[in-house]
Amino acid sequence: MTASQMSKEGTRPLATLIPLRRPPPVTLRELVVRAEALEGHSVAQVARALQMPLPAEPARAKGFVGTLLEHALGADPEAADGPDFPQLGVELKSIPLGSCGRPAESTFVCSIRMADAALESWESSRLRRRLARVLFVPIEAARVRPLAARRFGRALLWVPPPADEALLRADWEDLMGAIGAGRAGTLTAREGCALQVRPKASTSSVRRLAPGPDGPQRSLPLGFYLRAKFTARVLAESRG
DNA sequence: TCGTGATCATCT
DNA sequence: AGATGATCACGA
Repeated sequence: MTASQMSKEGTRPLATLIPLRRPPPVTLRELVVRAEALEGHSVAQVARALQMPLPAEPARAKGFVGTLLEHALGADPEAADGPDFPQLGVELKSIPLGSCGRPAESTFVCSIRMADAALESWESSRLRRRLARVLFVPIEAARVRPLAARRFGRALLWVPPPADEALLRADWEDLMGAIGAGRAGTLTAREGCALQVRPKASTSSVRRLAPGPDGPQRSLPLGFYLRAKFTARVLAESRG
């Protein structure tokens, strides 16, 4: 903020207002009740209640719904490496639905720390901890309706059942094993059943240090994503 | 600059 | 349509 803006009252731009944020939920039940209360409400309604300006262009709105949900549900803004709700051990994920009501996109889980690939175990992995408890909040008709008009669906708290954890573990061990062995450059998004590995960077020219076939090299940063087919099954099973 | 929030743009 | 690789915004 400039000195001239500081000198007068009432001249602070709207964009500098701190958006409202709910206090953190104390219990799991409280969090789920809050999330379920969003059902049927539009992005515009929730954004207005939180005094969050809507992004103008769709391409500039990536991540907006996720941030909106964080504020609406009282996620910890300091949660960097940990879950969104540290006290409850819950990760928050918005799920964009297509016109058929099924997930239209993969879901980002976490970036991949290339240097640690050969050292990390499933039990201690960031991915496993992230997915230990997930609150999925569907958003209807993403990419079909304007951002403001999209409505939230019924939230679902998901704890991976043993069968799903086994799937995730098998994928994780395959994919991380390949990366740890220096084969990250040969991985594509086609590998993995429930998980997939995809680029995670500002542009495709970004390079980070990673293990390679002949020692450390610079390579495109990667992240783990849940396949849309996997989250579709998870959501479908919750209805049944 | 990096990690988290994801969705976009394009190809099949 | 669905999946893949690329991209945009923001906070610490």
